[in-house]
Amino acid sequence: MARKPTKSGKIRLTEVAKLAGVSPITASRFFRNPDALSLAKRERVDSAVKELGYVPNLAARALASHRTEVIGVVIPSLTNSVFADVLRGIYDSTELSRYSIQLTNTRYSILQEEKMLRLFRAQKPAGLIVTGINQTAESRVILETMDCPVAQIMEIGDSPVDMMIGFSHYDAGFAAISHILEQGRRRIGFLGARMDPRVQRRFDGYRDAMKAASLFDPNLVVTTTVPTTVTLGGTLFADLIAKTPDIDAVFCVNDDLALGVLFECQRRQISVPGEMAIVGFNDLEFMASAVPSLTSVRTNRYEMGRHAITMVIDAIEGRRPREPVLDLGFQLMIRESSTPQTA
Amino acid sequence: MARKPTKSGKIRLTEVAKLAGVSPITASRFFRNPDALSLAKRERVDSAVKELGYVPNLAARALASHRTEVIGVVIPSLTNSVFADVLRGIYDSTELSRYSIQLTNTRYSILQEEKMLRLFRAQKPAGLIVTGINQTAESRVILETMDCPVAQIMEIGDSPVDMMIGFSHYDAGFAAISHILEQGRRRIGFLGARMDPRVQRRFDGYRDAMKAASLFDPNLVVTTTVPTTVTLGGTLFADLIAKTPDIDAVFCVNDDLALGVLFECQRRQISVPGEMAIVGFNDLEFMASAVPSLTSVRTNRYEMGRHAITMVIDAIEGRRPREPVLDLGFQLMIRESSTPQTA
DNA sequence: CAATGCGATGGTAGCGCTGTCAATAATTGT
DNA sequence: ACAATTATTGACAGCGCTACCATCGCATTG
Repeated sequence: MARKPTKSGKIRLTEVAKLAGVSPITASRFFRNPDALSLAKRERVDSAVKELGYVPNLAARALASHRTEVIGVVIPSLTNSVFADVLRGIYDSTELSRYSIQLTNTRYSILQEEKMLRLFRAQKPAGLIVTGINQTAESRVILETMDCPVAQIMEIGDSPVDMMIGFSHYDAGFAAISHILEQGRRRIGFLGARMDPRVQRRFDGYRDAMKAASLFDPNLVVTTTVPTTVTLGGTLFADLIAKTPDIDAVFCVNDDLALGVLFECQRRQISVPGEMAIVGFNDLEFMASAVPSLTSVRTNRYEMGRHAITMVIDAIEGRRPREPVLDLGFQLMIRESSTPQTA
Repeated sequence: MARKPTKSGKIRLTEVAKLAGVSPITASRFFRNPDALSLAKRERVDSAVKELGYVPNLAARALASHRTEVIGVVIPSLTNSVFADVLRGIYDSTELSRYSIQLTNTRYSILQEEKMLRLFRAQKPAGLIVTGINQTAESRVILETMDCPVAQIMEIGDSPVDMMIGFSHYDAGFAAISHILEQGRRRIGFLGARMDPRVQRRFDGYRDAMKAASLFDPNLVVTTTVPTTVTLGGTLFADLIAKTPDIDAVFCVNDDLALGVLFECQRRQISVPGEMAIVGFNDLEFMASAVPSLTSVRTNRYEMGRHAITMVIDAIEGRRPREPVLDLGFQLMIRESSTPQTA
């Protein structure tokens, strides 16, 4: 490789072609469709590229080809560590590809999402990843007419726009409650914050599981649209026991709330799991090392990101998946906070 | 004979210009420098843009102008919530601007960082934000010759490449230890994970504060290069008390470790702060609601992101800051875990 | 041996926009 | 009033790359 390829900064494909003794268009094909070149030319171009340290001008490529190599990613939040894990999966799998990620966050606003999608439409991305299945009608139209592969992630449902990678929040909520019921608990509270569509479906799972056991009671439910924090978990729990003192378990829609509940129990000297079982959602890393360790629903966030980006890239390159909907499932991680006290 | 004629639906700047009754170049100026147009033409172009729903072709713009409106952001980690907060600040302030963010993460590898910077150099970003001041020599050269505003964030030091927004990790570490010493503690352990350059400087602050009190002892220090987790905090703490049973305080280089230490103390029934003071770093949200509440060093991450992107955009547009180095400082948040027990 | 087919390669003509700089119109100073 | 200055505007010429044919060999076929 050349030592200082950048000195001029103006190495164009023409220069590469000249050095390789081919026409510019052949050099161009070296990048887009190397198999179309004879082995001899391919090698000549390859070494010319390396010798000159040639880097393609993406703007020129995009202008001439009417395509970009950008994959748009639309998520609701940058700070929610759930999405951080998804993003890590996406970025990890993008690194070795020729695609780059254009990330935007909507702050949980579907209007903001629509605005972002409009922006994306104008830029003709090669692919698109959006969060969830509750877009505005207009967003839905944009997605359907986007003329590029689209993946909806984080959950699954009927009528995907294109591809879908996620799991059933309803089933996960239902499973969590079934587990708590199996432990003999009867008055199971529900703590919810933010109440985005996925949280709402976890609630539906909770409600139906409770109803199936004839145990549903609106007084067991405390929710808010305020963003989740650990502190909020404690506050909501305080509200809950003020309203319904006889609860013997709490299902929290995420782990931050669950941690807040644990702290609040410690503060009030309510024994966990003795007097109160706690179950969270997502299985963040700290759940396993809390004292007592906290039961949670593990979601495969990193894999969701990986699969989504892989499927999108494959689709861009013409390898459409046989099955457009991928259910990554969940695992109930049963720990001390929801099982009988040992010793 | 080349390609098919431009699709009928396609709106180019030419169409806008025609409708507005001006030359294309005037229409172009409407976007780049509206003040240069007379009010009449500006209004005519404006309504033409709206009527046609014109959206500029960014690739063509980039190709013709030799610039992009992309600001590169290089951070070590996507999942570390410290960077999530910084990113939120960056994205929040970018939304209303015409710039877009190109995000890459290096997984704490300065070689990976160098690779990313090389990529960015080829794409001629409008600006660049990089993490820290410990780049490779080659990276440093790239940054210095980048021909665009560059901001180094998260810490401050001598010889900025261009701009610098952060705080002194050394001072923060020193201040934390000074506080613990003031509480009468003498055997203060140090728990460190990852040990990136900023963590290293927090250690330097710890060491010098301890040495100044003639209390430094290598047996008080336990570190690892493994990534931080809450669980790891417990493990490292176990190592520390095995090695040095008489410690009466622990300074953790971040809050996850501190939480792990708290849990481990609960597990071993070591009273906090009675037998053991705990101090963390970053002041994540949960620190205030832990039981006992945990002392930490608050860092202004969101503001770091905001200031960095604002300064970079300002510099791009010719408004260079009077002072290129911005120290955002830190605040010691003193809580129960490091103060005398109150009944 | 001409006709046919096909893989490899090249020529031409832009993609949609903006930099440069000259031309024109409007404003000012003396 | 007239030159000098300053605001506006437009013509021209690409930016670096690729789409769309056309072409050139060479092998296969009837």
